[in-house]
Amino acid sequence: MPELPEVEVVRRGLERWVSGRIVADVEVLHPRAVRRHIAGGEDFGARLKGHRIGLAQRRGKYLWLPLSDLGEVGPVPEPPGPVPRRVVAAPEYAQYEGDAPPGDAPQGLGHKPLPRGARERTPLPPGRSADSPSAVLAHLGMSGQLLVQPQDAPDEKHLRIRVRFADDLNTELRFVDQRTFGGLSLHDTSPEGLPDVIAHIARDPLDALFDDDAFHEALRRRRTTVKRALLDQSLISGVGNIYADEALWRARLHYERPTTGFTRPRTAELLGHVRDVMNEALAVGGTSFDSLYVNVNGESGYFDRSLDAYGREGEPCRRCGTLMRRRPWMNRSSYFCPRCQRPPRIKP
DNA sequence: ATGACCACCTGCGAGC
DNA sequence: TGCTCGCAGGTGGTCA
Repeated sequence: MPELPEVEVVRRGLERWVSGRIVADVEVLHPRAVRRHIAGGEDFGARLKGHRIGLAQRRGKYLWLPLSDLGEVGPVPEPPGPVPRRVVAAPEYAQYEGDAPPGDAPQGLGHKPLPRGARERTPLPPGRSADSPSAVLAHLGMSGQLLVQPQDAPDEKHLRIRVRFADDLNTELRFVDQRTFGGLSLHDTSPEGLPDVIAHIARDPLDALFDDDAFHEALRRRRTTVKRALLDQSLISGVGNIYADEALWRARLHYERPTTGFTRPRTAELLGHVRDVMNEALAVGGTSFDSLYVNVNGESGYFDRSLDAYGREGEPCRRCGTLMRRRPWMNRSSYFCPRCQRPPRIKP
């Protein structure tokens, strides 16, 4: 489940169906799914057990669930259980608050990495309080899913981790991942609540504290091309191959356009398109070409019908009718309109 | 600092 | 039918 809109759809599902619940038991069925948890699967499970899950958070394509001890529980927006579907607001990124903490927080791009301290803590006695706040970090990689399933639902073929809860809702959290590029791990969190290992990930463009000016300056400083910059998670996070191509098509920019000469208005326009396309995708549940990309209830999004560039090789450009092209690029593909998105004169 | 390349995985569809 | 090939939404490491 790759890019920001799809990950945000999952975050919302976790917030509704998982936040506030207490972990009873964890089953790690594939070691690769916890490879970022250095101490291993057994330790991962032991540390989760007995903790209450806080509000699901996201930065870019990373998700995390803060852990609190019993008794000190953060605000939980809605109790788990059958609740009416919330209607997703029309694209309005001004209202979106991202994972911004309530107070002020350092502006600009990614935080500096924190000094690595007591990462390898001894297991906590059950019910005792933690010495520093921690969170379960999740990345879905290319094919990961976080599903809230009835306990009696048959195991998925690629079920990697199961989390059972200490309540009688009869649902459990499952991490399913065909290609195992994703995974879960447990990490200390910074004072802002950010897991230490993702300190290098920049804020995403839907984050209220994303700094447009800092992004513009960083873009100009880099001697790189615009699509590389959009995919560089330390500059701007959450953008992947689909939404990069979509935003570039909307901005009529060729993917190999150097960023050095970008003017402030050009950066602003590009950022506007990135935000628009992500908000539009979010409003319809994200992009799903197949059953691999689903929300926590296994439902697909509809934005694939609205794609203007990605996957449209040989089809007419929706602006000028010229046939869209695909070019191999960085071991993947770039889709563009050869007429609307003219390549730069000199290849960098 | 930057970017080219590869590694990590499984599955699917196309072509032979 | 089965084989090979290319391709897939991501990240992170090495090497020049």
